[in-house]
Amino acid sequence: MALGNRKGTNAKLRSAAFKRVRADHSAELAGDYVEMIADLIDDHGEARCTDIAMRLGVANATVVKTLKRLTDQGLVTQEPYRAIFLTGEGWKLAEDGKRKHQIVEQFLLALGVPADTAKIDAEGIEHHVSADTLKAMAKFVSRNPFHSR
Amino acid sequence: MALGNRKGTNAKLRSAAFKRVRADHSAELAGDYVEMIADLIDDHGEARCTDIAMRLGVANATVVKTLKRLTDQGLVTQEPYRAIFLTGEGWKLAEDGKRKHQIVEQFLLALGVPADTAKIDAEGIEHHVSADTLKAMAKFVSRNPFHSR
DNA sequence: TAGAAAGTTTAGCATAGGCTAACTTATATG
DNA sequence: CATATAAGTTAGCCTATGCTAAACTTTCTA
Ligand SMILES: [Mn+2]
Ligand SMILES: [Mn+2]
Ligand SMILES: [Mn+2]
Ligand SMILES: [Mn+2]
Repeated sequence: MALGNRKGTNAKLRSAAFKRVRADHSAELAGDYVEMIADLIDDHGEARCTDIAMRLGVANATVVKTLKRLTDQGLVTQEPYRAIFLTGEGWKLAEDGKRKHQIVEQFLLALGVPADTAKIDAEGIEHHVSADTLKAMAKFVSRNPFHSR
Repeated sequence: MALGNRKGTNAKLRSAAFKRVRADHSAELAGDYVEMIADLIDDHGEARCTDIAMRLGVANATVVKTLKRLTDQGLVTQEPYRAIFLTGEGWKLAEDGKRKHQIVEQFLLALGVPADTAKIDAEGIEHHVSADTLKAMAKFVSRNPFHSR
């Protein structure tokens, strides 16, 4: 019953894949927020709602609501009408996310994708890259120093 | 004002990236559904709610609700208590999606990612790959015939 | 330092995409 | 052919993510 077995295995793998995608998407917004907040703090000394809203391309109120969730999740701290800070956990998540994002974007560049496109595609792809794939991408980058065209 | 200009350009590119990700996610579920329905019809002669639900790892009622949206979007046709069919537009979307999915998965394999991981990661990545990136991936696959390990 | 401008928050709304439980219809089997 | 089982549907609930408009606070500036 090798064939039946393969079928069963495939079925499980298939639904596992979709479950992973849904889990990735659940984590995605939090990852993008903390990464952006970390960048804003590094670049400007502080992170404000308006900047986040502008960079994400969403309304201010949307950012406020999301930050409340992130605060509940222990990633962010804030006081009314003040700038936003990251907790220890928030910083860690931001660092991990930045590293992954970096590798994915460098990888796309090394593959020969135009710079603007690489930036855009990396923003979505980064959240679906497993440890194995990230390792393979990093290896490729180190073996293929970036050459334009 | 080259620097100011670069900043403005980056800001626009950044928010464009997030907007693209949100658009990709809006289109994602429809793409996965029609692809799966096409596969079911090819393999079993028909596509039923239960099969879709099982393969996606969601409840039956979720599938029913989603199919209603897809019907409204003109991708799917159905009659009560009967199997599901694709419209012309649905088939086209399914074909395009399958092709893209195929390339992404083959690409990950060619990169050296383990088969199960490639399958899983491809399910998410496929929706964030632009035409440029897809072309680069296809080229890489054709130049790097799959070698395990 | 008073008032205007800028930024933040709240309230209220909408849609997508999940779930369970209860009900209805179709199909398979004795 | 009658009924048990399988499949599909409906209702009602929930959370995440968006939006606009209005209210409130802080900050800048004349
Ligand atoms: Mn991202
Ligand atoms: Mn995604
Ligand atoms: Mn697919
Ligand atoms: Mn997919």
